[in-house]
Amino acid sequence: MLMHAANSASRTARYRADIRGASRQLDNTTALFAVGCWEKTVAPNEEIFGEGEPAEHIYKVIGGAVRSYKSLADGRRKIEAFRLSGDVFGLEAGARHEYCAESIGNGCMLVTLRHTALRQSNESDGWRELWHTTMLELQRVQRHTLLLAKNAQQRIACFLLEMSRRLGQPDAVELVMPRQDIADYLGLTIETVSRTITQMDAKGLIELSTARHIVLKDVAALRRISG
Amino acid sequence: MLMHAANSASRTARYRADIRGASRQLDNTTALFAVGCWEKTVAPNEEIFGEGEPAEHIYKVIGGAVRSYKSLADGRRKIEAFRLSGDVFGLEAGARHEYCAESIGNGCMLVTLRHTALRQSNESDGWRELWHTTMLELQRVQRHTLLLAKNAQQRIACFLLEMSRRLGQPDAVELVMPRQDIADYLGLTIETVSRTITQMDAKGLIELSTARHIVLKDVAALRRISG
DNA sequence: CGTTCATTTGAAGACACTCAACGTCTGTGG
DNA sequence: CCACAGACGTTGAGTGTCTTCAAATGAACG
Repeated sequence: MLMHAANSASRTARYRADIRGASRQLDNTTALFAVGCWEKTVAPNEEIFGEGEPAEHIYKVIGGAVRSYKSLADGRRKIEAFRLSGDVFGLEAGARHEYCAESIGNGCMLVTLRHTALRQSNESDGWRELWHTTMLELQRVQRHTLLLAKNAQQRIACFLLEMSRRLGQPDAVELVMPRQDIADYLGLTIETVSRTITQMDAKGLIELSTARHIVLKDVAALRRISG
Repeated sequence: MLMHAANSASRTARYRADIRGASRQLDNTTALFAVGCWEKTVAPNEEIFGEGEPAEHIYKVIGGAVRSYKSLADGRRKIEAFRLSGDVFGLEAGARHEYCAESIGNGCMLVTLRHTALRQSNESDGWRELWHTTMLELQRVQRHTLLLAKNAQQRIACFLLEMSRRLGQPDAVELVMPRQDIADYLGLTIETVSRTITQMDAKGLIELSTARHIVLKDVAALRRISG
């Protein structure tokens, strides 16, 4: 079907990313990124790594957002996760990335750490933290699987509440991603996403000041709907 | 809607399981279950642990099968996984089980290990193995999420191929679970599961010698369909 | 302004669901 | 031996939600 412009564009732009500092000490909550990190600014819709590429680094988002997705056989795209500020991604069981990662809008900034830095570690604390990070990721994917058992309205409500929570805005959401990304994340079509959001606006649950800026006017009702 | 008979039955039968041996050395591929294990026989449709219960043990299936599920707000049930011989389950990020676990048919046997045995460990190898186990589980859930993006026929095809592979039978499947379990696992209704299987039989892709014993007559076509 | 991309809206159709009935198998008890 | 109950599975008809295809509108930018 339709190829995503962002995808093909990023192929040509890969790894033009500007590496700004080496071994720079950063203020991180996790010990994982305490030392030996690189900071990196990524252009909009640039591929960070591709599906099937060797998994050599893990990343932490410190600005902007990243989408992690897989291209399906029928040409559709399944977005597995949106990575926002503070999120860590890129860790794999095998030697290669199962999913592709791309920056979304402007101002995407990452901290990069080589995988080998982890594997060489002999400390049980490091592995334990790694395990816990992975368990939380597992929980997230499980919750996302539950979301896919719901109907369109419930999925959108869940999505808005999730974004509101993760962005730290109690009753507003500044969406960094286009409707197509939301659709591919929620397993819906772009038309259904648009229609459902419009309906929620009509019902007074939300208000669209712009297409990307949504005010949550009735969080309690959204929670009720979200199932 | 309709409550699952298995569910209510198991509530009364909880932990009547017969504990057959303490600290018994078992032939396991993973170091996790090397020492300090208990072997346990579980009656059909018996609850092994419930949603929200304290997560005190991890389990390894050594016979029969287990379903791991969550009851949804609207009364439906989402089966997260079928655990077959060799599978490990029950590990949690938090202190409580996110999903419930129940034996499926006759002959369900488990090996039980206390969580504390893991947490006390100071060896990085143990944590590393735990991490790897969790990463593989994450991969499985991610694949299951992709499955939910497909249509009914593709889901059934995937399911049959998955079971064939996991049961080690190249071109036949002995289903241990009822249609309702398959439906709740694939996010379909029992009617759709039944109809789709019937259609596949009519097309010559499979053959139903009994409802539970399915011969895969055209694995290549099933793979093609499965997307 | 004209171009391009993102979003919205409309109309028609497909796929899976709902509701309902029927069939099959197994064990139980008269 | 047969009748019955109960769990499981199949089949049919009608409906609804979401998709598909198509076009219009809106926003951003030279």
